Amino acid sequence: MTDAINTILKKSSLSVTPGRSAILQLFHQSDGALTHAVIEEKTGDQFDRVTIYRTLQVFVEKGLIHTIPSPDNSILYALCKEDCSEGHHHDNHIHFICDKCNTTYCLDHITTPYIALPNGFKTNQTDVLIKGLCAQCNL
Amino acid sequence: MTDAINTILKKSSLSVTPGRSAILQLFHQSDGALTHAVIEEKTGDQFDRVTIYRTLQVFVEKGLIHTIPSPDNSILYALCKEDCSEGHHHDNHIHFICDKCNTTYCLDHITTPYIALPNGFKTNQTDVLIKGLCAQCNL
DNA sequence: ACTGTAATGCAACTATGTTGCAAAATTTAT
DNA sequence: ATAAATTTTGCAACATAGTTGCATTACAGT
Ligand SMILES: [Mn+2]
Ligand SMILES: [Mn+2]
Ligand SMILES: [Zn+2]
Ligand SMILES: [Zn+2]
Repeated sequence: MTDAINTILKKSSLSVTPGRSAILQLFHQSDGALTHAVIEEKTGDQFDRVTIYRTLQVFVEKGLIHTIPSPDNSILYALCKEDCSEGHHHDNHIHFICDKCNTTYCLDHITTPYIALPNGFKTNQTDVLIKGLCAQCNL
Repeated sequence: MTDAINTILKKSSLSVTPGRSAILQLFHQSDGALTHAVIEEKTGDQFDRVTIYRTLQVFVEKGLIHTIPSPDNSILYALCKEDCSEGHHHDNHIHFICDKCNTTYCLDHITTPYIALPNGFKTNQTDVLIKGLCAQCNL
């Protein structure tokens, strides 16, 4: 399993280090999005804050993860499941944040809708963020 | 004009102070959304940072302004043009951020679309954020 | 004008994120 | 396998954003 993770790193021409392996594995193990703080905690504080910041940055640049605009003003990161590559993200799916358990899901199969804008406005990117109750919390 | 502003404050049962008047007037004068930093600058640094934070908080609580989730991780505030009141916001419009001039617009007449979610998921609130070029910058 | 209440300013603190640089680890070449 | 070249890491220092407690000041109702 760690081998698969390291293969991904090498495919993105990133050197394999304990920090990068652990963080990428963490993303593959969790179904929701992660914040810097959660990553720091779940890796048992073995890595420096700065290392985690830089790892997340490089993962975004390489198209391994993408950021999610959140209402509570802390950056969320999630795996790119589509064919994103270096400098080219294609994450046009919507995001869902559960009000109860606070998990953020990438709803990969629901694409962002087309929205007509007033005259003169040009759309580059559409982000949809839905808050509510997830399937687990809505029982 | 300052009278109109103060009337709004009194209607929300807020005491009228120089800071609140100035900040609320600033919102009524600008067509886009404002950040804490911009407010601090545009009021000529006459008010303490903390006062501005607390003023924005109380304006949100009273339904005078609403926050906008932004991708660059700084809270944006904009006037509520609808019938929002204390503890009850009804801002179901979409937001637009210009990539060039960085202005954030409330597109009040464009309501958020209905989006079908997977089984079990329940929508409480939908936020749509579109990035692109505004009418001024798209010439 | 007086008085009770609410808002302000200041200081201190927490949280989040960035940058420079030397030491350590990884990769590549020998 | 060893060594050189390149990257990555950790530390310190810094920057920005936001919060809290408390004494002082301003406001609103009488
Ligand atoms: Mn996503
Ligand atoms: Mn708005
Ligand atoms: Zn949930
Ligand atoms: Zn513009």
